Amino acid sequence: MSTRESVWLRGERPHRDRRLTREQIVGVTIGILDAEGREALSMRRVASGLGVSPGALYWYVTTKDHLMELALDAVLGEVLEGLQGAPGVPDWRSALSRIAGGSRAMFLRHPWVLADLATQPNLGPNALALADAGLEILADAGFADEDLDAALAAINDHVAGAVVAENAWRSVAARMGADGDDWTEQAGDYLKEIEERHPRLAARMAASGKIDIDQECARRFEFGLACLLDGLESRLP
Amino acid sequence: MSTRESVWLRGERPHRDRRLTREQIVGVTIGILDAEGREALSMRRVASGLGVSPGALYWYVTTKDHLMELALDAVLGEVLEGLQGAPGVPDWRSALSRIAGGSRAMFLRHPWVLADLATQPNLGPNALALADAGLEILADAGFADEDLDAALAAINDHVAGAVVAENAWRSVAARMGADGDDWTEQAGDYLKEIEERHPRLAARMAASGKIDIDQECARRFEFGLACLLDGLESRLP
DNA sequence: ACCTGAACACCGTTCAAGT
DNA sequence: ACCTGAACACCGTTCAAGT
Repeated sequence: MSTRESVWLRGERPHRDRRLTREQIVGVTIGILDAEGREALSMRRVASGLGVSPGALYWYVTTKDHLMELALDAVLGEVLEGLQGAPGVPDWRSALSRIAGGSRAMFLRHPWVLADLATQPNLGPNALALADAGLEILADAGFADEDLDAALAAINDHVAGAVVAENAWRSVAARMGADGDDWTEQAGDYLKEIEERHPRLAARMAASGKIDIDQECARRFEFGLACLLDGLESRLP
Repeated sequence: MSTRESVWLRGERPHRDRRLTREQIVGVTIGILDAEGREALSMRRVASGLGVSPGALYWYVTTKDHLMELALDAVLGEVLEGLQGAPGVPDWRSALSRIAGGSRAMFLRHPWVLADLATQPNLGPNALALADAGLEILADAGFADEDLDAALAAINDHVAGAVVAENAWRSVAARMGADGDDWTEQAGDYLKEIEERHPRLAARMAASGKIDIDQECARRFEFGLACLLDGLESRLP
């Protein structure tokens, strides 16, 4: 209970006649998370997806939290894979942009990851490899010591934060679109109130209603990233 | 189920002989979340904290999610309060820094808020007021239209991201410190592996072990924020 | 070694029935 | 109008017992 140790500190067990693999289990876990979201995930659901009784999972995985850690690291692996085949890149700015872009795409594919990252620290092998890749680029660029950590952290923060905002925007927009009149009727009063109290904010909200979300989110992401990279560049020793 | 509407679209009910208030309920909710974390929060726990049966809560609040929305907006209000009494500030950079710093402090007081923000969009009155305050500063500084949104988003992202990273660091450090030998024994093999595969990363981890976390996290936060503000400033029309 | 089935101690939410 | 008590349909996790 109090000592919540990580999956990565325990090896996988020896085996003889297993029907299941951790890989399989993690696979259907990710499938459920992607398709139905975090709330829909339960051990019982995973088990039934594998045609097995709930208790069986505990032979492969000590806890639901551990399973989540495994799922999280698996999707971080996707970012690394995307980096593998890609051609070399001239400068550190575009090298970092590529990692950031790949991470953003992954977060958009697996929205549940973000809440997970906010909940528990993440020390899986893919997470470490990804961090190391970022450090390499920044170290080659000339950053060292604490500035190295701070620079990488700043970029990671922006990526995660931008996707959180994007998802929030999307879900609100979906809600407005889906049940149309029904929604605006209920929300009408509240929107009126916003207009009175915060005309500036209301104007921005109204403006963003007429915009292509995909495009604007991508633009915002690049905008913030460029600001950050500019600031970093001017701090190079 | 599918249509998850927000608390803010429904008013509070009329009343006659209530024993409870939303305020009280939200109060003990925040208390539990602060003291024992998100997992420990249950309707039954809140009810018993108020000396009332679980079902009674549903007279005041339609759902646990709604209660969380209320709690979230309540703590966002703390940031606004912190802004009220403060003296005027010369430039837009320090005005924004003050909001960012206040938000960071709030996130550190209530770590559960971060996972919540990542999960559901947040349209409470305090959230809106806070956003408007940020917009005002940036608009006065000279930003407009989409750049205005993007600039505010970039700053918010940094604040949230930085605190997530800080919490992660803290929890790992606490784990290492608490059960000392027990932990390092288990983690030893894994750390060895990291050293082999990612020497650069291992070096950074080792270095950060000797550092004062509070101080370094504050430094990192300011570093990223300064980068961002520099980048923004150079993009002023 | 691996899996089933049943159980334990919890959940959120509903709803009759009381006051 | 407000609250209780009991119930429903779920959880995660454990563990004897089977193979």
